[in-house]
Amino acid sequence: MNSPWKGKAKATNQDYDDLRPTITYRHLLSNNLGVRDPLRVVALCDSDAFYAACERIRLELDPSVPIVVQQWESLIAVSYPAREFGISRMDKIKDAKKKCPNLLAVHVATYKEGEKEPGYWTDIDTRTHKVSLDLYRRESNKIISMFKEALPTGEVEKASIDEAFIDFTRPVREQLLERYPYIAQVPVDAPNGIDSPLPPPPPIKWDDLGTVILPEEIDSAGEQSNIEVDGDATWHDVALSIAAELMRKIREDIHSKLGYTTSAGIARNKFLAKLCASYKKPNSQTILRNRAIPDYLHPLPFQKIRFLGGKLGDALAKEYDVSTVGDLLTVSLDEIQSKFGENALWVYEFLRGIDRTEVKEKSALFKSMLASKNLPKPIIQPSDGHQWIRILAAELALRLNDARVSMPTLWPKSIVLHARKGYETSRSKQATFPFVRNVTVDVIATAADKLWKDLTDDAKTVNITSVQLAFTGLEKTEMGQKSIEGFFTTRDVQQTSLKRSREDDEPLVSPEKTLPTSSYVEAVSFKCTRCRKTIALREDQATGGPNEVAQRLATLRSEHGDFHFAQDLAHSTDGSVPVPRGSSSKRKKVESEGIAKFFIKK
DNA sequence: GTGGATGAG
DNA sequence: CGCTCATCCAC
Repeated sequence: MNSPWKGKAKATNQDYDDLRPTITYRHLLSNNLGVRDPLRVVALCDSDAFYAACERIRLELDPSVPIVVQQWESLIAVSYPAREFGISRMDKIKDAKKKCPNLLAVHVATYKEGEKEPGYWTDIDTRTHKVSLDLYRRESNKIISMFKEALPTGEVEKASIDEAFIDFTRPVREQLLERYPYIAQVPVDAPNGIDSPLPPPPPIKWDDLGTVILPEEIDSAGEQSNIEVDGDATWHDVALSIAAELMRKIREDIHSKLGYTTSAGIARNKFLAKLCASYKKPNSQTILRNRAIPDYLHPLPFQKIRFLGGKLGDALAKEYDVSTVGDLLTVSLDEIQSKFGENALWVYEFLRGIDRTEVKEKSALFKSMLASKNLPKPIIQPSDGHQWIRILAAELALRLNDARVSMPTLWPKSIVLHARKGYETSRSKQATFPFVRNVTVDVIATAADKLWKDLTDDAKTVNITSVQLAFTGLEKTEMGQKSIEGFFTTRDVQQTSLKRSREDDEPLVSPEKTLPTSSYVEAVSFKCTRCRKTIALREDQATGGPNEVAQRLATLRSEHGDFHFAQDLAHSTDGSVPVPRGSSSKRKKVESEGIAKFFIKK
C-alpha cells in the first residue's frame, strides 16, 4: 500500500482516489471521453526567456551571450546566460550592467511617430515612441504552427505569447494502438467483454524523456533507475511516456528549425502540466505521474497554482491562515462554497489534482485587439492626440493584417478609443468599424480621430495620461459562396451613388465638419450595396482636381469589389490569401502605398 | 455601450 | 516594478 505521505493518512487518501482508475478496453477504444478520459495526457510547453531568445535569434547571436530585453528603463526578459549573473527582471538596466559588464541590452522595437512599422531606433524616447511586441507575436505563431503540424490530431491552445497547452490524448492513443496491437481488440475470452481491464502495461523506458517526478518514498530511496523496474506502472504512465517522447521530438524540431529552447510539463491535465513545466528550466521537460501527484501537491504553496495567484489565493490564505495545498485539504467543499461560491468547486478539485478544463483552440484566437500607451507627458492640446492615434493605429493595422494571413476573414465589429484624464478613470467611445478591404493606418486613424473628438469634445485643453485603441468583436465573417457573383456585379455597386436614404451605421468619413475644407468631401465616398457600408477616400486623397479625385474613387470602388471577391474566395477554398484580381497592375501608384502593402503581407 | 475588476507575464 | 494585454461582468 502506498501511503502518499506521512502524518495525514486516511482522510486525505480519499482525496486522490482517482489516480489509479481501472482502465478498460472501452476506455481505450471509445473515442470521445474528453476530459474524463483516464488516459488523458496534456502538456504545457513554453519558450525559455522568450523575448530575449527572439532578439538573440534576430541578431544571430550565440545562445550563450547574456542578453536582456529592455522596455524603457526596465527589463522585460532576461536570458538564462544573463541570469547566471544574478540578473532578474526586477533589476534596472543600470544594475544589470553592473552585474554583467558584457551584458547585451536590446530595447524592444518601437513604433515611432511618422513611421509605419516598428523598428529599432537609436533615439528611443518614451515620450514619442510606443513599444511593439510584434516580432514576438510572429515568432510565437511560428512555434504554434509547428505544434499543429506535428500533431494533426492533437489540440493546441495558445495560452499566451510564449506558452501553449497541447492535448496529447489522441496522438498518444494512436500510438498506443499501433505499438501495442494486442490491446486494440477485446480478447474473446475477456471476462467482461469490452469492460474488461487492459492487461498489465509493458515496461516503460523513461530514459531521455525528461525529469520524472516521483512520490517521496521512491524518490528518497534514490536511484531514478528504480522506476524502470517499477512494477506498478499503469497504462496512463505509458501514455505519459509516449507524450513525452512526442513532446521531446517537437521541442527538438523547434530548436533546430527556429532556434528556440522550450520547457514542457506533461501530466494528466492542464493545471498540473502548467505546474510541472516550471519544475526544471530551461530546455527541459518534466513528467508528473499520477502516483506522484499527492506528494507533489501537498507541500506546494497554493498561490502558485494558475488562477490562485491573485486575490482569490490571498483570500483563501487569509480565511484559513494557511499556505500550502495540504493545509487546505482539510477544508470541506461546503465550507469553501459558503465563502467562495462560484469558484469553490474548481478550487476544491485543483487542490486534489483534478482539472476538467479542456484544451481548446480559441476559434477566433482573440476577441479583441488593443494597442495602448501611457503618456509620460500628458496630452494638453487635444490636437496633440492625433500623433498617438496614428501610432496606435499603425500597430493595430499591422496586427490585424498579420492575423489575416492565417485568417483572411477576420473582421472587427467595432473600434474603441479609451483615454484617461489625469487621475480620473478612463473614458471611452466606440463606433462600428467600417467594412473596407484594406485596413490601413489611415482607415483606423480616421475612425479613431472621430472618437477622439467625441472624447475630448471641444475642450481647449485636456490632460490625457493614457490612450488605448482597440478592435472589439473580432470574428471570422462567414459569407455565402454565391457572393462571388457580387464581385462580378461590382459595376452595379459602382453605379450605386451616395444618395442613399439614411444610414443606420456611421460612415467612416461622414461629410461633416470634422473633415477640413475640401469641397469634394461629399463626393469622395460611396456606399456598397453588398455590405451596406460607406467607403471613403482618405482625406489626403480627396484633394486635387476633380478628375483626379474621381479616378481615385473609382480605384477605391474596384478595390472594394476586390475585397468582397477575396473574402468569398477565401471562404470557398482553402483559406489561403487570395490575390486581388487584375487590379494593381493598371493602377497608378498614386495611392497604393499604404494599401497594397497591408493586404498581401510581404 | 461603458467602465471596473481580475489575472497573466 | 511598471507596463502591456486580454477577458468577464455589472450597470
